[in-house]
Amino acid sequence: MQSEVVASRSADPKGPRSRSGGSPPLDAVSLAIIEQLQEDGRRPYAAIGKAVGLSEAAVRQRVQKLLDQGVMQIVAVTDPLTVGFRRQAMVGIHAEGDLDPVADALTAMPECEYVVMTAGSFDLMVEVVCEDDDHLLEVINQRIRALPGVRSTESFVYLKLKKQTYMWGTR
Amino acid sequence: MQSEVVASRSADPKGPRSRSGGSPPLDAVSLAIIEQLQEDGRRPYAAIGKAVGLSEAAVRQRVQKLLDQGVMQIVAVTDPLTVGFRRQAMVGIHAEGDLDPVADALTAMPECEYVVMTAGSFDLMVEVVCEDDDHLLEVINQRIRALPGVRSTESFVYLKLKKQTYMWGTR
DNA sequence: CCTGCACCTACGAAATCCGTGACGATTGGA
DNA sequence: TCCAATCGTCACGGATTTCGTAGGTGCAGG
Repeated sequence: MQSEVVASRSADPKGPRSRSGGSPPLDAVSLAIIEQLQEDGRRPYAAIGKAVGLSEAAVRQRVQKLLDQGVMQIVAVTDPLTVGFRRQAMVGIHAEGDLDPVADALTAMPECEYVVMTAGSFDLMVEVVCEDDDHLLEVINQRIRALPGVRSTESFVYLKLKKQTYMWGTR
Repeated sequence: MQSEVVASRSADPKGPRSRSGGSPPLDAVSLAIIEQLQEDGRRPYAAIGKAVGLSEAAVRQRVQKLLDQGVMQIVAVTDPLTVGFRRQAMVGIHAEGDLDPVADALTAMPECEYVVMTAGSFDLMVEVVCEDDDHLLEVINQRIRALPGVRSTESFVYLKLKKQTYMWGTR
């Protein structure tokens, strides 16, 4: 009964400029569904439906589509320390030539959890997750710095992780 | 029927050096459960049980404990671009005095998704997620640089995110 | 020896998931 | 204007899963 999120479709015939990358057909209802699943990835479809004003089946189909499209994924995230990875670092990389092959090589390393091309004094930034100091040293000194195109690196070893959320859209 | 992960308890009376930070050991079976949920956070308990060699109820109780202890959480993660956040940056911060209050202030900002204290030429590193350039500029120039204790900052605007996984333990 | 504790299994009831068919609204073209 | 195609939603029943609870076992401490 409780309306609230009515008129979601008719309210927005064309979307507010779809000039973005390529796939932003995300209406307010889907956003609300994502917020629900960011609070609890296992929340039942019926409960989500009640919260966003949709039937269970509708929620289920939307969630399935969001997953298929790769817009979101539902996963377990863990505290690296508790699973045995005691050394982490952010590594800034200065490179020369085409950055793509370098980035691809970094992406292929399982220890690199996060690879991003940046503007600024670094060309690439990589988050490295390792078991101990020896492991970290090996990854940075033997593997990353050995890549062709890598000119130099600068490491920032993590002392304390203060915040880590996954709440885009939940603002 | 298929054994495989038998004798999980008796096999390891003390663990291979539990000199870790302080959290509990986390045995091989829980690790395997986490791996299953990292592939699909909604996988049914029975399916997980079959994969790791436990009953449905046992898996359910272990998962519940892992969630309660904060060892892991099951959440939806999204591609920031698709949800309308088009500018991201890593910000390195030079600070003076006690770092904790600075880190706490950063943590309180919803735009800061990731806050970590580091060793190296930066004292703190922060990942900022914003809607557009104006938003990013405001957060960095007006909010972060205005914090007491912040001496200077350096920004690395994201050009292309190449990799982002949540696969600790799945190596 | 026995008590307490942590962990696992077993099992029935309730809730959830999933496939399917139908209905209403919107779109594009004759 | 009208018609057909498409998309999103709802309704519903059966299979599956979840959930609470009761009972059994191995281990450490008294």
